[in-house]
Amino acid sequence: MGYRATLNLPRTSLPMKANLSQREVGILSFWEEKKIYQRIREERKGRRKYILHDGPPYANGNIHMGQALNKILKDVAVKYKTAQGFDSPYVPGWDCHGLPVEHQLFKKLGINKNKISRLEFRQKAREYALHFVDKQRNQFKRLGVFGRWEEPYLTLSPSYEGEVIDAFGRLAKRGYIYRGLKPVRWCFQCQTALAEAEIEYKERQSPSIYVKFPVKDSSDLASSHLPVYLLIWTTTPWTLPANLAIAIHPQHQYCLVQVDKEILILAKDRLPFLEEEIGIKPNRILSVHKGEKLKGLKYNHPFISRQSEVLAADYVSLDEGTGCVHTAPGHGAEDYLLSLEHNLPVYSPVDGEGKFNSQAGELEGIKVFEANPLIVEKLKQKGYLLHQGKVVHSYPHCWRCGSALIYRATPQWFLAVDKHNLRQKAIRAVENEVEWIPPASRMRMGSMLKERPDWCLSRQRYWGVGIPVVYCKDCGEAMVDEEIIDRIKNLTSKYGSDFWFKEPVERILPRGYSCRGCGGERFKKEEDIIDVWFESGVSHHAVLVQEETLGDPSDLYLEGSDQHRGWFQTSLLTSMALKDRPPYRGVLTHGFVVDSEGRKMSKSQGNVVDPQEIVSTHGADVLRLWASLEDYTQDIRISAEILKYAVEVYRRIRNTYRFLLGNLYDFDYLQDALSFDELRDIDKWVLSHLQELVRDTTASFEKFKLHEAVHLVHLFATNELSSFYFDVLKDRLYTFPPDSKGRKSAQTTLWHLLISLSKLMAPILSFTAEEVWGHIRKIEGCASGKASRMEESVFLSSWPRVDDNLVNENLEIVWEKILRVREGVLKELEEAREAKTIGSSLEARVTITAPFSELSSLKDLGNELKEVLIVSQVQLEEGEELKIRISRAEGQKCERCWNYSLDLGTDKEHPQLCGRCRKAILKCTR
RNA sequence: GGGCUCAUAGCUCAACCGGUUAGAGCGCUGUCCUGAUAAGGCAGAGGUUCCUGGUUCAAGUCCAGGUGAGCCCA
Repeated sequence: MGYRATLNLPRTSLPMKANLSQREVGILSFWEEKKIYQRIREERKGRRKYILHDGPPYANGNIHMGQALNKILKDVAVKYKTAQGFDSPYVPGWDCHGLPVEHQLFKKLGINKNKISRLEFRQKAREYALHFVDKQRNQFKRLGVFGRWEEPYLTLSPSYEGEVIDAFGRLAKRGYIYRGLKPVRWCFQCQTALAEAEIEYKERQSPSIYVKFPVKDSSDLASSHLPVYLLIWTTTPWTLPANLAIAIHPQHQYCLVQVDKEILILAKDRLPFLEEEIGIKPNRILSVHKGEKLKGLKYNHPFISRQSEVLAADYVSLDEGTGCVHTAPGHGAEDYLLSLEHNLPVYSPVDGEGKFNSQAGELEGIKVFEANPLIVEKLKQKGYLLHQGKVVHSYPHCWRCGSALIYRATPQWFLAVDKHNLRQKAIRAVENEVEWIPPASRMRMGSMLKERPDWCLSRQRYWGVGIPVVYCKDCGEAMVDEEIIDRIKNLTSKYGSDFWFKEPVERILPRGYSCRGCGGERFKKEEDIIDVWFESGVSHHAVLVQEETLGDPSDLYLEGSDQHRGWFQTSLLTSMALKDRPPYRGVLTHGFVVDSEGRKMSKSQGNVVDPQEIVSTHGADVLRLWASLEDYTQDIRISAEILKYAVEVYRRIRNTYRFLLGNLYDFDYLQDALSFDELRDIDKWVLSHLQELVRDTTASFEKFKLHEAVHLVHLFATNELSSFYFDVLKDRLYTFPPDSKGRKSAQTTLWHLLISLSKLMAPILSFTAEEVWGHIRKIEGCASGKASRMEESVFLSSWPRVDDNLVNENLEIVWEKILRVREGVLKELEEAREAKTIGSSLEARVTITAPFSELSSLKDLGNELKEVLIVSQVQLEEGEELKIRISRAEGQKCERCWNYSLDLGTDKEHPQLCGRCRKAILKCTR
């Protein structure tokens, strides 16, 4: 045992146990203290830019797994591009306005809209949002994400808000903005529109009536003299005055049935139900037609002098009703969309209190629900009521006052998607001007754009940017005025959007401003705010264009797949409308984080995984590794088992770094490195392989295929290094004299491996790579006393380049042969081990019989062959085919190097040593 | 219900235009080592490629239908 001290065993202060959750905190403060991000910016100034524009997460709550994944992927991309030499600043953003903040805040305050002033509420909402910006910022930073955290972009900052208004103004000037009607869920008690999240569904009893609409000319369908009716079903009789169409499904079968002296048109499949439910007794079915045939059929309104027609709609279902759907564009969501397709007016003769207005004629002043029985009565009188009953169904109610809601059309501001061919231009840009990863995104974007209706920009909410429009109090004319919008923009940029709600309209308008229409001088402000999707959608205008350090268009948007309809689309539309080109050159989407079964995470399922928890138990690097191990173009699973896998991969990579560092403790690259020509063949071979790894890994990073890159590195560490190269190298590293050429050759190789491997993994294992880098810097110059030339942080260094001088194809071919022989030897060794002939492979003597052609490369290795095979003795024999025999090694085991040899005991002082070790010891002690 | 997408070993991923016996790594089992040691080496077992049809000399791969899952919309 006395010879252990004469060996060069590995020494390193890089602990095997990472204890990442604590170590990472130290590295974070290193980055902070050394201002690494700022220094990268300095360093890369003037280089070609690569702009990844951050899609702003919503400033509410703690970060969840999806956001963690998203930020990690962005960070990997930015760090990779930076290492490649790009100037790639990352400015994180937050989406601060909107309903979720309102929602949470009202809940937290335990009050409703009526109990607090708009300004007071906005102040609180601001504090609330900023609180979460701060919280999330710390959580993102903890993941190791580099960026301009101290100065993010916030959609609630005055400058951003000003640009939102500016964008609205520019779009208005180009004719994209118009005022139209759209039905919204309306509470006439609270006199307000409600968002989906504010609706509570409760059971409610409603009338259920079947109404006949007289068909004007049915000669195409039946040659009867009896009157023909379209039969509809509704639970909202009060919407009948606003009926402007009847929808049918174009693919379903409809029949004309004779019932007494009348003919009814209804879906064939609904007939049995109707016979049972309302007791109609069909005499006979006259004819059956595909829904398509009914398209365009004209009918008269039962009690209003109006003619409308039948329209085809795919949403018509045969689960209830008659298959003929009463359509009132002002009072229903689907009705509204159908009306857009066919240019029907959005007719809604109901005021904010839920009363019919003057358009409704004799119903004027009557509340809609009170009008129900009156309308039913009228239908009955006129003979158009086929059946009346009652139905109890789930019906939307106001979450605050509990009263039943109605759909009611109100004036709103829209962005016209077909103006100036915007839709077509956007679709063309999607097809030709943007790189989509994965490519399926192109299709998804395209089909969405094809179908989408005009964009409703109005929101009847508190927390957001006011729509910069005023109305003449005298004639009601809406002033969408370039000059005024510009004023509002400037005031907003200065004081924030609160001013719009605070200041009286007179102080906002220029002196003497008068109505274009009637010359009136009294105005009121628009009360609605702009859709928050518009706010984030113009971030290219509010951030990329404004910030000198950034650039427009950006190189990459990288978000979850839900953003096809969200941010990708809103950004594209606004950019196309403003600048005639997309805001991004590339778009990368990732899937959603799901559980081990592929199911989405939900609180009720109890399968939610919290990123904070993973960071504190495993460390951020493990989370980053997990994100990079999976193919994120699809949904990505996470579970304890999957995390365990990430931990295993992490351990293998960390131990690789540890082995490399441990054997370089006495290696000062500045004075000890050998030139490439001086290296041993096996070392040259490994470096040649390393070039291949660098080349392949780089290609994978270029394609953002992180899982490919990680797998490559992992395989290299496992197959090339750990199980072969390192194993072979141990003898040379440990037992050779410290300064021997053989050992320095190995160390030179290890050095290159270490540098490259830490750089390759730095974008992903940022903390660990930085930790390792710190250790390497300490080693360099340790002996020569020179200062290290290495950058202070791995992130200030550059991506490894493939060194063509190190690529050696001949060597690869030769070694491929050697490795094949080795494989055979290993198999035989295992059998010998099972037969208890040997334990350790050093107890073996290998006899290899091979044809002359195969033998030569083995012979060339000389003494190294037994090192490569990690056996004590090798004998080569020429024979017809490859044959391997194992026997026990001859001689005795050297106490120092554990090899068996015959030359033990020749030195009286060191009877336990082999000749080689004797020499080594002499060198050491001299 | 509609648009887009996915399904290969227990897990994470491969398999170019359709072409031998579907490959890796991890995990698992066995084993060696005790000088990377809460490490490391070696070997082995593991697959009805979600199901059902079809096209083809040939299908994990192409087509149709189904099942399960995800995002978006309704």
